[in-house]
Formats: sequence, structure tokens, C-alpha cells
Amino acid sequence: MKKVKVVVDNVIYNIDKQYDFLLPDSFARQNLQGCRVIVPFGYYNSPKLGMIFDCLNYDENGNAEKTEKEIQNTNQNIKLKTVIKVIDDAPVLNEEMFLMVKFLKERTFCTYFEAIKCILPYGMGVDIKESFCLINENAGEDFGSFKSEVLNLLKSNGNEIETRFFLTKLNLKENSELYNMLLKSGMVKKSYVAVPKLNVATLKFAKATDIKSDKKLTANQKKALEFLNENGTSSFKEIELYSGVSVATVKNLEKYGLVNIFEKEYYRTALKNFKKDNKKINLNKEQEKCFNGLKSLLFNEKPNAALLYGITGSGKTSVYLKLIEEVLKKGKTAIFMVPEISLTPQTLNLFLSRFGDKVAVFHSALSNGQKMDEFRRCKNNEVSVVLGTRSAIFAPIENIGIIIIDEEQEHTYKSEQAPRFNTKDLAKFRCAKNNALLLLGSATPSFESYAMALNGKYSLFKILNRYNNALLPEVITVDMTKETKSGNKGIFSNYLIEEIQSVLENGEQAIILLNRRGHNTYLSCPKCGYVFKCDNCSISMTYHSDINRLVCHYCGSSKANPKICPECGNELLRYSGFGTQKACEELGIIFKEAKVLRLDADSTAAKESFQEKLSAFANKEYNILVGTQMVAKGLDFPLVTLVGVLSADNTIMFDDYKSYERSFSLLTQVVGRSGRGKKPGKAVIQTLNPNSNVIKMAKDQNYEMFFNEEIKMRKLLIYPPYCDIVLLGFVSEVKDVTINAAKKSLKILTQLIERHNVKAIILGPAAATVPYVSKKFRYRILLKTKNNKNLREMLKEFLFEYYNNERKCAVFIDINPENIM
DNA sequence: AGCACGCCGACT
DNA sequence: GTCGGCGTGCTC
Repeated sequence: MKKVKVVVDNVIYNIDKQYDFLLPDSFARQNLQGCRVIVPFGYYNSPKLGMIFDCLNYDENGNAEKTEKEIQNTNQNIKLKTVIKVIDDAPVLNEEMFLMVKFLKERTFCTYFEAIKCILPYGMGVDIKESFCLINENAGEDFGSFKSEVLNLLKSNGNEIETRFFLTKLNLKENSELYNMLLKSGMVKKSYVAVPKLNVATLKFAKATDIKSDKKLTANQKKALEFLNENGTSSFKEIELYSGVSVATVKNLEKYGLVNIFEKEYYRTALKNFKKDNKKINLNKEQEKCFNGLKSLLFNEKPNAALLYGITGSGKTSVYLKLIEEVLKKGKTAIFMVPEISLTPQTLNLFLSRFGDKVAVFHSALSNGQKMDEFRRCKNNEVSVVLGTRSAIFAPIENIGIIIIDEEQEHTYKSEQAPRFNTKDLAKFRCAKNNALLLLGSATPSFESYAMALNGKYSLFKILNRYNNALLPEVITVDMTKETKSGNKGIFSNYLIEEIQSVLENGEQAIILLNRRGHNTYLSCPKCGYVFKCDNCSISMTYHSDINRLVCHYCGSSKANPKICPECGNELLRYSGFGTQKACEELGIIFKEAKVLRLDADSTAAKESFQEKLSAFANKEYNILVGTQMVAKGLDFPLVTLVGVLSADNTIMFDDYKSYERSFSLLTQVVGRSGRGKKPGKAVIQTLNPNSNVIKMAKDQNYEMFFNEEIKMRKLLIYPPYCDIVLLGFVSEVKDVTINAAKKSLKILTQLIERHNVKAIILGPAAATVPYVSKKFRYRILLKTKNNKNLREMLKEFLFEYYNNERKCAVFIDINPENIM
């Protein structure tokens, strides 16, 4: 027997380590690392899913004696348990993915299996089920015909079958007399099998054999045979469709030995039909300069990182495509990352038309089967370009030449659930392993990236003019305070209404951004001041007119629209604050003939509806597009000549250090949707604070000036990029438990910081910005510090100490979170 | 997490 | 006496 190191599924952080198990000789082979196993674990030896992380003492010459000795030497006091079974024929993780698991664990404080599940698509996961397996064919003589029944069932299933099927197929009751006798006989035993969450998809095919038969065939049988002789191997679908003969007929022919029926695997592809387009990409001088500079970083046998800063509409995508072409020419592969909302049909078509079936796509709208098969295509080396959202960074492709992260400032690149990783860190990691180029692109780079570029850690490339010399849109700000004073109580300023009017008259299109869903964002009683809040969260509820209900945007719960105030019984409730639903309604009243399309999380909940709606807008079925953030980014409609921003201020209200950066980015991006075609565009920003710096600079679309101003504040107040922020979140159902856990943690942290000689500023503990969500209380501690090995070692120790005596309050660590909770 | 063990107060 | 609440320790 050999010894293996195994990590197990479903364990909490402080017991998540590599455990030693004995491996029966029958399982011994090469390449066990990265294979999953079933192991007995804990007091009851309950079967757990595990993965072999190391195959210790595995001697390639099969020298088992030495291994045995070594086991005894190293494990005098622990008696090792034995692996029940090895599930996989080949490692499910290759070398690089294996390293990524370790990287995720080390950087994000997750468990091994949290990392593994993050990398593997859902469909490749397994459930462990009880089974019956054959151990001795010769036993059980006295069962008579029942014995052959059992034998047949087991043999036709590879000598092992899941218990529930075993029982139903044999009409056997658990713990019945026969059941117990069967187990006692020594013919079968109970064991465990791993059942895949999803199976590989197959199609049935038939092929005519050479056998000549004088058997009398029916008319249909002759027809089917003729068809197969003419067309060769055909799928059942083809046979039924083209020969008009049913599959049953073909199955009968197989009985006569006249055809062979077999199954073939196929991929549930995510790729739609596409037209090849090999048109040469023409770059202008500015693009060309960037392309050449970036190209020189591609193949210099060491990893590189670069930032491409190009204003909206400057044609960054053309540069990306040309770089990918270069990479493919050298036989290498590429990953192109986009934020969720940018993966429009246009983007997809762009890649498909250029790189055809060498493309794999990963995004959240795919079915689990599609995700799994795209993953398998990558693994089988059938893919050279991966296009996708966050999870695409785990695509198992080899020989990567470039990883491009478009709109790199987007918060969707950061995972907000365990493992709380940032895509950029993993991209860097993979580029380092592959000597590849990491290219970040944006019109409004994140402060962290731009600072890295300025101090030379990234190479910086700029495109400062729009493609085809299109002009940036003219931006006008409208002071809504004045507007209200002058008697306009509506959502739309008179100026914006005039502009929309002229767009409609010219047959052009407009995009309206309003960063709030629903109809009214606030419902209160004017008499007693009661505010309708969610029962599970400390959040006021939003009225949604389409379902006539109040909805909590935090936990998603809803309740019927109330008619009276529950406090004082007043029947006249006040609806205030407006969202996208109300904006659409008002547009419909002002412009009776206009066709208005709403695009927000509510209207796009159904699968594909986001894509469908965008296509409809592109086809000019609508004049005006109203929506939340999702209308602000990546969309490219040449007919859009007007962008309106309603209440620009509520993008700035958030109270964390990134809120200015985010608002500037959002405003600049949405303004950039205007005037991308031949006609110059306009943008109207409605605000209560026209003198706010963010609004002024977004109006000028001057990123560099904004950066230079804002970075001073970051330095003064010590915020990223001048430090890293560690968020320790405490969550439990009891308020005092949560507070005490946070307070206790502060003590532990203070000691550890001292002992490890970590430099850090501790903030808190304090209640989270939203202190109560989904019936749970949330507290936080923030550390302003530097993320390095020493810090991570300290945090690891903290978690061990914390879990040692705290069980009622969950804690999580998030380094540089997008939301400070 | 999930379970056992052991200590101590409450109650048949 | 003994039932069970909960603090503590362990998982190869």
C-alpha cells in the first residue's frame, strides 16, 4: 500500500488540510495527483469526496517495501484510513489548475474544495451515493434464479450499481430478510459510487454491416438499410428525418446483425451560427503605435503586463483582435475577458467571425451542460481563443500567449463569494506561468492599474482620439434644483425633453441612464413618518409597478403593496424617489409616439432576454433605451446621438472610498455611448450638484485630470493604491454574538499584528453599511495594510485562533473588496 | 460543520 | 440518581 495526501470536501477552514490515507495497490498508478477519491472521514467514517494532492513515496519501479517502511516510520501514532475508491481515470486538474487551487487558498482564505469547485464547471462535480458491488461471483448459490438476476444486473453495470437502482430493479426492500441474506452471503457488499452531476451528451448512430442476409425484410427495413448503404454512418435523427423510417426498425436490423448501433459523444455547444469574416483590420496611426508596442511585449520569453488606456470609441477592440491574431500565428492561445454586461451578441459575433470554432465562450447565461462542454473542448485542446466573463479565467487551456481584460476597472472581475478572488490576480498568475502578456484595457482605468502604469510596473499605451476622428460628445449639465424651482416637478428637465424630441424627429436613438430599478424607491406615511422597510434587512423597500409589490433589493423578498400605514392606519401613503419603471412611464406620457425599451435586472431576468432586447434596439425597433448600469457600458449603436443621465448624484452617494472613481467611470462610459457613428453626439447630465468635481470632470471626460486630483485624496487619507484593504466580515443571526465576535477578533488581531510585526491601521469593529441583511447582523473590521506573505500568514493564524473558540458567528476575509460591506 | 465527551444544574 | 445544555476537542 502506498500513502497519498488528500484534501476533503465540505470541511471548514481550520480543518482544511492535506490528510494522509493509504492507497490500496489495486488503485496504484501514475498520474494520481489531481484525481478525486472517496475516503472515509470523521468519527463515523462517513464517505467524503476528496482529491489526491500528493502521492508520497510512489516509487516508479514499484518498490513497495521501502514505502511500507516509511509509512511506519512517519506515522507511528496515527493509524491511517484507506481510500475507498479513486473516481477519476485521469486528473481532473492539470498542473496549472492545480497551482491555481493552491493560489486561491493562499490568497483568499478559502478551503481547497471551494477553490476546486470554483475552477471546475458544475457539471463535472459528483455526488457520492451508496452502492452495491459484486465481490464474489461464486457465493450465494442457494439464491437460485434470484442469484442470476443479481449477477446480470451488476455485470451490465460494471459490477457496481447505485443502491436505489439496485433495490428498485430487484424489487428488494432495505433490511428485508432477502436483503440481509444477500449481504451476508458474501456475494455483494455495500460501497459508494460517485455520480456525476451531469453526463457527457451522446447521440446514437447506426452503420450498415457487410453481412449479407437472406432473411426476409419488411419494406421499411429495406428502406432503412438502403439509406444507410447510401449515406454511410448516420445519426438516428438523420435516419428518421430523411428516410422516414422509425428508429425501432433500425434496432431490429441490429438484431439481425445487419447494422451496428453505437453512441458518439458530442459537445453541447454555446456557439451560434456565424459568418466567417477575414477582412483585414485597419488600424489608424495611434492604434498602430499601441499595437506595435504591445506586440513587442508578446514574445520576449518573459511575462509582461500592460495597460491600454483608450478613450471611449477609440477602437481598443481592433487592437485586441490584431494582438490575438499574432498570438494564434505563433501557435499560442488567448483569453479575452469582458464584464458580464459587455458580452453582447456583437462581441460574440466579432470573435466567432474571426476565430470561428476555435473559440470557447463562458458566461452566466450558458446552461450547465454548455459550460461543461466548453470546458471539455478547452481541455481537449480544441480551443485557441477563450472569450468570457470572470469564470473564463479558469479555462483549462495551455500555452497562453495573451490574457486581455477589457474594461478592467469593472467590479464584476472581483468575486464577492468564497473564493473572493480578483480575476486580475489570477490572470497575472497564469501569465507568469506561461510567459504571456497581461493586457488591461479601459477608457477609465482603475486607480490601482493606472498608478501601476505610471510607476512603470505596467507598460502604458494610450489612444487619445476616437476612431475615424469622431468627436467626443458635447456634454451639458442641467441643475435640477433650479429646474424644480422654476416649476418643473417631473423627472425630465425641459432641456432633456427638447433634445429627446429632436432625436425622435431625426429618426435617431437615445439612451437614458437611471441607476435605480423599480417605480418608486421609497414608500412612507406622511402622517406619522413610518417608512416601509424589509422585514429581513435594514433597507427601505422599492415599489415595483409591474407586479404591484414592494421589493427588497438586498434579499429579494417582496410583499403586497400596502393600502394603509400599519402604524397609524392612514390611507394616503407617499411614494417618492423614482426608478427606471417610472422613467419609462413618464417618457410614454411626454412622447406618445416614442417606443421605449427598459433594460434593467428586472426586465432581463429571463434567459437571453438581455441579448434579445439589445438586438431589438439595434434593429431600430425602439427609439429610447432606459436602463441601469447595464446601458452604460460596452454598447455600440451608431444611431445613438443622445445620452441622458437622470439624477447623476445617486451614483456618488455611496460612502466608500471608491464611490468617486466609480461615478466618474460610469458617467464617462455612458456619455461615450453617444455619437459613435457619423453624427456627433450629445449628452445631458441632470444633477443636483452641478459644481461637484466628479460631475465637472466627467463633463470634460478628462480622465487624467480626474485621476491627478483624486489620487491626492487617496494618498492623504491612505487608501488604495497606497495600501491594501482587508475586510473582516462577521455575520450571525444574533446581534450580540456578532458584536462580541468582532470585539474578540479585534483583540486577537491586535496581538497578532504585534507578534508578526505587521504594519496596519485597524478600523472598527463597526456595524456594516447595511447592518442587517437576510435576517443576519453584519459587523466589520477593516485593516489598512500591505498585502504580502507576512500579512497573509498573520490572517491565516487569526482564522485558526478565531475558529478555535468561536462557533456561532461566521467570519470571512476579503482582501481589497469591491464593496466594503 | 458535525459529532462525542464530560461537567454541572434541574428535576423526577 | 439521571437528563440535557453547552463548552471543548477532534477530524488522516
